Amino acid sequence: MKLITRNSDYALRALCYISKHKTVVAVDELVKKLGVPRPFMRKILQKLNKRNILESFKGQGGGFKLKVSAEEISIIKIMHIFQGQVELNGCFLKKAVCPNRGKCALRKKLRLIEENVFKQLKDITIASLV
Amino acid sequence: MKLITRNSDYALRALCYISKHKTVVAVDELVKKLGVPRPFMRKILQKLNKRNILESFKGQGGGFKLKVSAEEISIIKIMHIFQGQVELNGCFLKKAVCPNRGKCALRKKLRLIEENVFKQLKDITIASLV
DNA sequence: ATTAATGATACCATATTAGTATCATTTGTC
DNA sequence: GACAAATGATACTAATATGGTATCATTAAT
Repeated sequence: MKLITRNSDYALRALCYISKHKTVVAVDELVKKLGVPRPFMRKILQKLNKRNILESFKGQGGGFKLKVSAEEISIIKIMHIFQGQVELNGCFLKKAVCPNRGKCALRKKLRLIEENVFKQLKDITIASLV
Repeated sequence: MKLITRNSDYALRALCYISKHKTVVAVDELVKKLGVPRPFMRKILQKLNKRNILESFKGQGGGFKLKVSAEEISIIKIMHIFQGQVELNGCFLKKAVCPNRGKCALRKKLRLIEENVFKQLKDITIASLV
């Protein structure tokens, strides 16, 4: 069981690499450095481009560079892009059974942990990793 | 993306219920109270029995009761039983690419968060939920 | 003997994650 | 302009984990 998927992990590492190199970085270079399958890496970068984290350049000499500053890119932002809504635990019980969501001791405690984790994941940025 | 699966969630709620009722509790009662599919609930309870969290009684009037005290049953223990090793993030990169696991900034930071979460999940027990 | 319970085990369905394949489009270089 | 080198878009496939079902065996109270 993992909180962070490969998608997000690879994305973070790619972003770190790109962030270090001021020039435009092509997929091939990232693939060589990170050892990630090329088509998979491409897909990830395209998504980051669509979400305005990266800027892309087509044609010869093309590739990707950061579109926003490394300080603005947090782990949680990347996780949201690749994993959607992240949560420790939704209530699995039907409302009929568990009508008092507000009172549920389990949920309450998990919520606290969750908030804490999110805060920390928000504070870790590409800038802080490079 | 969930940190806690239904398995674990149902198990926790079942344990809470059983903990409150000092008598032996049968599957049917739990199923009615929690609205969980019967065969699924059975499977969960059987596993808890195998792992010595519950004690089972066969035959008419049989069912389950706690085998250890509610204070000893933490969320993390249940998660381990149903979800195996829980971790925020293993290193997805091959060793050849990322030989310096000790130095990896990403892993280091995640490890810290992880330890924190585990500590908290260890402190929440069935006793503290009931 | 019957019935009401759990034990064990094998199987199936669905969703998510991870990855592949293909063709279209853009752009720099000759 | 032709060509090559890059990304854009999209659809498909494979593997894994999760969430169950189904069935028969075993035990124990009545």
